[in-house]
Amino acid sequence: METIGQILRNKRQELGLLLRQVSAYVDIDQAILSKIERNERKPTKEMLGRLAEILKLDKDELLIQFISDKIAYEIVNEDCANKALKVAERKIKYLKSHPVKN
Amino acid sequence: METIGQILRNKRQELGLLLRQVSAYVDIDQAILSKIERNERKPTKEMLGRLAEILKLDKDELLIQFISDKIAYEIVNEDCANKALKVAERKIKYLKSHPVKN
DNA sequence: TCTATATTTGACACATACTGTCAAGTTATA
DNA sequence: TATAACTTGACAGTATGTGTCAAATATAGA
Repeated sequence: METIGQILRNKRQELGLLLRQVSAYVDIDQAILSKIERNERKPTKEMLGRLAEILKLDKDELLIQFISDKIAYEIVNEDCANKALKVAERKIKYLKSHPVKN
Repeated sequence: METIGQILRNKRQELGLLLRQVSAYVDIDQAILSKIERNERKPTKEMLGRLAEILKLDKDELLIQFISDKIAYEIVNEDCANKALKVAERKIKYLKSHPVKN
């Protein structure tokens, strides 16, 4: 099971790219990219988009990995994690079918 | 579909309790409780436990509502919310069966 | 209405967490 | 051992969340 950091690092190395090169393309400090690849920092959505581009990864798939990572990390220590996920699923379905008026 | 705030408020009113009374028991400012009930602030786990006690709610069930609320709110705007939930579920299963060494 | 009580709101100071930048440190490779 | 690649930690700035409080508003009863 790969974390988002591992996905990014693996693909970067596969493509033979350096931190320096990728971070320049994404327009971030290479220290940040290094930390992202080791899951020490979280990328923003903008970063994810650019990373997907240069690393030839599917943007949507990467976003899914990102979000699921965040959720998993957030609640993995809860005994009720799985039940909570199920309820969250229902809530999201409900919310999407009952848009909030502003 | 009830939010955690609604659950708390409904039960409090059912029991005929005042914000003042419940907040005293939970040992928080009543302004905070008021905001929690309107989902303007999030309770801590300690608060949840005390709230469950005085409101005669199931502690675990309340925690599930709390966590699922947080997740749902976090990702409801993502197109890939459901897919991300599924992946998160797999990740959690994996993480739970492969404990990290410290 | 007037009054008391219940609730809501917003401002505040404080704490906590996250941001990008940078330089110095470490690791890896030739 | 020299060079390039990567990692680490400190830093200031910013954002976000916290509880406290008093004033504003809403609600209910006489």
